[in-house]
Amino acid sequence: MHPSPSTCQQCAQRFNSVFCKAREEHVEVINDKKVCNIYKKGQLLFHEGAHPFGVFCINDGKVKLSHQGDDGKEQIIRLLKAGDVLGYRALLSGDRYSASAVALEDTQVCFIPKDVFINVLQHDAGMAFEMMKVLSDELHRSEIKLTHLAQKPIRERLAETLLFIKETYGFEADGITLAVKLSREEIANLVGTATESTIRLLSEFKKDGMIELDGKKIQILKPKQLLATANLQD
Amino acid sequence: MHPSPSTCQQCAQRFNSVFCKAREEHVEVINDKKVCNIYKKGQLLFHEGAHPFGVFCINDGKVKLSHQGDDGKEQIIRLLKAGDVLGYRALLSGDRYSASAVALEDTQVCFIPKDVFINVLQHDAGMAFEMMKVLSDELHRSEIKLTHLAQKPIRERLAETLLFIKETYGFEADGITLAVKLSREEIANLVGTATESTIRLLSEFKKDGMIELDGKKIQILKPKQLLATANLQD
DNA sequence: ATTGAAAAATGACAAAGGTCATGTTTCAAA
DNA sequence: TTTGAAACATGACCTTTGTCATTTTTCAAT
Repeated sequence: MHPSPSTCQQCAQRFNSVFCKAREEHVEVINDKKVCNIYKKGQLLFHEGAHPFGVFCINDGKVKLSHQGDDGKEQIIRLLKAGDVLGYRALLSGDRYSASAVALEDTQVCFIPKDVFINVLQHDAGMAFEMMKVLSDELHRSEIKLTHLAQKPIRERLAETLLFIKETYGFEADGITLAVKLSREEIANLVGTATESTIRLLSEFKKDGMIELDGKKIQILKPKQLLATANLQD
Repeated sequence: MHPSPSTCQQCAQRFNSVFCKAREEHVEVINDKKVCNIYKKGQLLFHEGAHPFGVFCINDGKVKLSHQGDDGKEQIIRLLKAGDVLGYRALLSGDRYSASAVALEDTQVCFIPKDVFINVLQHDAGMAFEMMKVLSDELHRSEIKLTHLAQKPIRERLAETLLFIKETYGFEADGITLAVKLSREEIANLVGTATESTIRLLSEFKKDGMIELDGKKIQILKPKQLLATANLQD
């Protein structure tokens, strides 16, 4: 993990986040009030149903955001990385959290209190606009996923999910190994299917030579073939 | 359909929309630049893939917003009514439209040009905040639907969809007939299933006495039983 | 290195839901 | 009023996917 920055002004993620357009004075206020923290792998940032007291800004690491289905089954709705902010949805809607956030690896996070975040949003048009962009993009992603979930077979959705993981977290130094370790169950909860189906299809993908499996390490051998399998028209 | 208002200031939907917190001066600007129009049932407001030139504000009527799946199958992602704004997602993301909007009945719509809408958003913190709320609420709804799509059987999703239609459009004067006419195919495209499955399940619901069917007219006879069938924990 | 629990893998089977074929009804245009 | 296309309805069937049971592997704690 990278060293913690002393200030938001120097933060590596500053221009890579929703704060990229925030005015200097506002960044200073945020810097004064933020609280940084490290969450160990598997640790909970917040839990579905809890009241939000602010937003979290990932400085380094990886986080999953997931709903609890009515029967208790997890549905992963977002994967977050450095520069991403989370917890804003509930804050803006005035709701409680509708999802839980869990660190996928040791993760360094800054917490920005609710009133500070809201206040800056209301006085900084540039940042407010960036926030709307983030929300719009998330909404877009969610609606596309909804359509695919309704209309595409699991094989295509799994291929798409592997490519999505690649887009989000990229590769290890070797250029082919996905830079995140997810259990088969987590991948299934991302795809929206049963764990066994995911395992079976991953084996098939391996047999077809598209991927290589070594425990939780997944290598993408033939990205083009995987893309064809995902059958995306977007 | 209600008579067209002469101005945004007098519009019945003003305080029932994202403009509710907009400052008077901004409402005036919008009023000066808006263009009102009537779309006949079935008419297209905008098409997936087109470039957005502004946002649409529904004064009276009903509109469906839908994606085209990769195989050409429609997925209805939102149902809109008076007071709702549409077309903002693409505008804010700087994308082309990712969905098409079609009038479900004769609908009166005001068009607000892109630059006017963006300009007001950037100078009116109150309205910007309302816009973020709208986006957050939509995102929430979309993510819940995603989870249900991934985890719930069609029977439950259909019951939920009927209740959702009720929430959105309410009843006719009789208090039990859904105030919108949708084809079985449209209901299926809202639920995310095949038309035949929807038809079969609607027949079952009727046999169970939960609903009454008369062509496109759907009456909700036992809302509680329907709610139980939807099996919602939210 | 051992070991025990969790995760992964695999097979058998069942259930859900989609597809196709076909018949019936509706409804608007002639 | 007739009529023809589109929507609705229903049955038969089959594919996909989920569930359950069992075995194998992995991996971290001792």
